[in-house]
Amino acid sequence: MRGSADVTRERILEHARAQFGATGFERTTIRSVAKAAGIDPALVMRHFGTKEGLFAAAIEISLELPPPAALPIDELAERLAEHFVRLWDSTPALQILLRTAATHPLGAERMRAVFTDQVAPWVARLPAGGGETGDTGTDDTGTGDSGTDGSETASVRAALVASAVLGFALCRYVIEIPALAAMSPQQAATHLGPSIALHLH
Amino acid sequence: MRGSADVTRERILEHARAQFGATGFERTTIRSVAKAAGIDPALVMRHFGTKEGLFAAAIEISLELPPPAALPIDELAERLAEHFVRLWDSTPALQILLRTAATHPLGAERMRAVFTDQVAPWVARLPAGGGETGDTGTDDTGTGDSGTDGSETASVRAALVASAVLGFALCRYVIEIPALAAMSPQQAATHLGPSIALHLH
DNA sequence: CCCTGGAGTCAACAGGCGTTGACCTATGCT
DNA sequence: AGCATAGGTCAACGCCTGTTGACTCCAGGG
Repeated sequence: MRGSADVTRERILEHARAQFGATGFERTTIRSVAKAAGIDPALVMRHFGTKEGLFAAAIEISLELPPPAALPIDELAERLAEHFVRLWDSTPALQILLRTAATHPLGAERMRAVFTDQVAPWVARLPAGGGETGDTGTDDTGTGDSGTDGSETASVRAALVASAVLGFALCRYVIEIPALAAMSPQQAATHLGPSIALHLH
Repeated sequence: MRGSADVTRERILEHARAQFGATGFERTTIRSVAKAAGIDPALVMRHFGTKEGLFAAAIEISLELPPPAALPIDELAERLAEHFVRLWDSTPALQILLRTAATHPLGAERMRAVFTDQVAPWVARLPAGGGETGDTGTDDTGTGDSGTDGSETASVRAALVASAVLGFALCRYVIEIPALAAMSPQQAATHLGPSIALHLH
């Protein structure tokens, strides 16, 4: 029984992810997670210190974005859509993140982090469609230039891609609008693809 | 002091909306709303019966969609985008709805209701871009036909429009991705427009 | 064989929550 | 003037929460 701590820790995390994802931060209680894992609530505290610690551990996540291949943009977008749908169907942590980003400051912050660390750089590495000057740095505020369409700052394009993906996920997995929730993964990807492509152009 | 109940009721609702919108359902307490309104918690119960009653009253909402004018679709989408941005900037109830749709069953249900009662019929009334047969009835499940692009069921197109709008709102108002949150209303509408147009075509 | 220390339990705490029912107060009708 | 009543307060209830510290148990090294 000496090295069993890690096993228990992992089992706690597993149930915590399930509950955070299903009901959000507030409605998930240390006690309910402990009961689901078949242990004492105090043990959860021993492992993660605090409820927020457990939460933080539960939403460690990687989007595993494929390296931006040299494909036509439409095809690239379709691949990306397939990737996201597959990931979303198989990764509870993503639903946790989406649910808690809406209500808990920590969730929103983590979601921003995933965006700035993973999505934004990926889009920035892409050849700009319009004819952008390529400034992708720590430029946060909208830089005055409000082109009617087409060429945009990389960070803006990245944010729009994120909004397309998150909006789709929100409607399909969280709000569960019937028309979207009932789709097969392939259908879903087919419908999400063009939305992504629009903002990569 | 005889007819002051309505005034008080309205003040309660005002503060309730602010708090639900800022922190979601769980973190908003009857006590904190009462304190903000300068009254006793018990009075809130007298007016709304229960916390869920207060919540339900706080998210009565109308999108006030303009009648679908006979405009080119791109222009129509742009108008719609402006309308949504303006509405979102001025209506706390919308933020409440978005925040709570992610965590509370009642919120999700209400969001679905707003969608089916207001967005879906509006889109259905539009002339289909592709060459649709015009079945706009209570057809919920994806009806097998998975065209690669273009012509789609009205309910699917409506759902995609909703996902575009909600995704944008989520990133701009809730997660507050800097590139989107910093935009002026006009800029925001300019960027949201094409996403809507894509799904109306 | 004892004894150290990690793994886990137990009971309790302090505080916040939604909700309730008894109570007060002042207004407007008769 | 007197009373019914709407509008509002007060103190308390039972419950659930995150968190804590003392306690038990047992594997393994000396």
